[in-house]
Amino acid sequence: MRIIFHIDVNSAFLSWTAVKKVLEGQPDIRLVPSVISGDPKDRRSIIAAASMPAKKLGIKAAMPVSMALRICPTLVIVRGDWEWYKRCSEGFISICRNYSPILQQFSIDECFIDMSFRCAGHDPVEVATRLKDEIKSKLGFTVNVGVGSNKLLAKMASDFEKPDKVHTLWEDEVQEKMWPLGVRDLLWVGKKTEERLLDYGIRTIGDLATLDIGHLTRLVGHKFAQQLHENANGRDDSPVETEVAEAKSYSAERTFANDYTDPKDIDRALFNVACIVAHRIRRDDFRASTVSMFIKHKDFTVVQKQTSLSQPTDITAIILNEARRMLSEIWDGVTPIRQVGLGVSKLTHENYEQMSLFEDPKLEYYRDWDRRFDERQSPSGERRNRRE
DNA sequence: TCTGGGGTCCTAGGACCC
DNA sequence: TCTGGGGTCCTAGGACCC
Repeated sequence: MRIIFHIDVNSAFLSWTAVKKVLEGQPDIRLVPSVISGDPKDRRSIIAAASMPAKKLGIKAAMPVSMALRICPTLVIVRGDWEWYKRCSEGFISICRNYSPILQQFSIDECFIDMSFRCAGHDPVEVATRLKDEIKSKLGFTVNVGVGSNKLLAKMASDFEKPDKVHTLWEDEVQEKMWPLGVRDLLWVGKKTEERLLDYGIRTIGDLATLDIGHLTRLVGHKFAQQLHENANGRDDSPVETEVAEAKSYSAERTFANDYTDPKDIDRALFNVACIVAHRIRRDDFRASTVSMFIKHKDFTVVQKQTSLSQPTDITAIILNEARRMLSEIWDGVTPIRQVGLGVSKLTHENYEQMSLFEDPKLEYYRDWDRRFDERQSPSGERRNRRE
């Protein structure tokens, strides 16, 4: 039998900011109602993480800051610090890796480790408790560790009572610990799926687990039905993936402080996101064959458009021009726009160019422009050229 | 209360080819 | 003149995750 741990940092961004502030001699924001958000002055920013006292007041992640302030006018709002978070993440990941090299980072604040061999002859709960305590004493923040015989069960277990806890969810505990939970608590069941299931009287994970698969297929489609049915029964044979998968797409988006109608403003935003996305693919040595863009209206409806290029590119101007062309096809130039986004996909590392492109005199100019942009963006990019 | 930003995967329909 | 079925690629849209 496999033994999998899922390690989940409690209120990660908030804990990590708190650690930094405590190191700097400032009060511990974990002890008061506090949240991490984007730009606190931006009335459209939302909450990325909330402290336990804030959660007790009903404030939670993804809630607009303006709403949280109405609940708690004295709420402490701190802007996130991405560079610091990356360091905290590396710190806890490296401790976990000491427990098992078979590690899959699931997000910045979560990972799975396969402990099947390392736990042989030991009590998994004791080992998990040691891991949790080591992270707390060395790094100053708490985690939950879920222990189970597969990734799904470990992840479900880490979501039980928080913070600073170890929970098990073995296959023979599924009926007792998992089946009474609401369907929404099952991984991959979001708001829409929950609504659909509730419409048919499927309330708990146990209901899902014992449901006729044909019935479930009619509700959510074949593939999803299979997965939900397996997971609701606690089954999951997916391995702990140690390889970091290559990105399949890159995107960037901008939400305006006020809904915009001025084409110049929209174009400036499109230009900005195009620069960011193109820079990222060049940094990672990709070229993209598909460019997509979208606009979001005030009522949150999204219109999106995508197009295939005749050959892959990493040139900002080419990507931007495709996006501009698509924008003109989906926007009348008048309707207010809340958000604009641009993405690239169908990525390749291949680097061949057809003669016709070489003949384009603008191309060298575009490349040169991109090169200068990249130099300004990432000082670390200089390292690659230091021998020159 | 009024909703960020960055990803992955799936489905469905149409075009086109054989 | 009107008809088949399979395969692949593309696009749009929707769901989920953190």
